[in-house]
Amino acid sequence: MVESIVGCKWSLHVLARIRQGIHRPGALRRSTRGLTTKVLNERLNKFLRFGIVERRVFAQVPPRVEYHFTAFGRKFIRLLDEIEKLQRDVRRG
Amino acid sequence: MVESIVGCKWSLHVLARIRQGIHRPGALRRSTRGLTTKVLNERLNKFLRFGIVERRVFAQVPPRVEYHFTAFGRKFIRLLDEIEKLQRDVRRG
DNA sequence: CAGTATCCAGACCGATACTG
DNA sequence: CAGTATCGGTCTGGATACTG
Repeated sequence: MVESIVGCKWSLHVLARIRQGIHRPGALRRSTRGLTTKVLNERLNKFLRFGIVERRVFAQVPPRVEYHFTAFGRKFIRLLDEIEKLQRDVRRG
Repeated sequence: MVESIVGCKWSLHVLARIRQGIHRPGALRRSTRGLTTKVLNERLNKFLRFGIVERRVFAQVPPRVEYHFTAFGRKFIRLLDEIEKLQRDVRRG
């Protein structure tokens, strides 16, 4: 599962954006240079399937959808943070 | 870095084998069905570059090389463990 | 605006042969 | 035994067009 999530170069970017409070697909796409709708949707679907994010649909026109972290998702990215921190410590010596 | 390590389907297998006490390239290759020397060496080099494992060379004929976790490597795989555990908990409900 | 379908270049990875 | 080089098929993901 980790492999499946992190195995795409865009996953971490998208997770970072969601964490920054960007929840809508359109905004996510615009905020990440080079990210296409296809890849974004692939990632979002994967995150959904693994229970990392949940999908909120608003009955509006035009349609409005938001993706938010689940409790699991928050714990998950926190662990990724720890790996990052660990690595920074190592590089410092 | 996480992406680069986990982004290959073999990485986690190789890390698991090393943890099981299999340290020599030949043994690693034989212990993991479908793993070729090329891919194994790519992974080992990446682990080396990121400081996850260290390379120990013995002055012998035939040549003997062993790969062992560094302190960082051990912490790293421990965090991967936690992600795995987290995921198991989620699946249970 | 959200999401899907298609097409295609390029990366990856497995098989194999080879060097030290 | 450890490690590198090469070649070729597969699969990913980027561009684009399209539907609801």
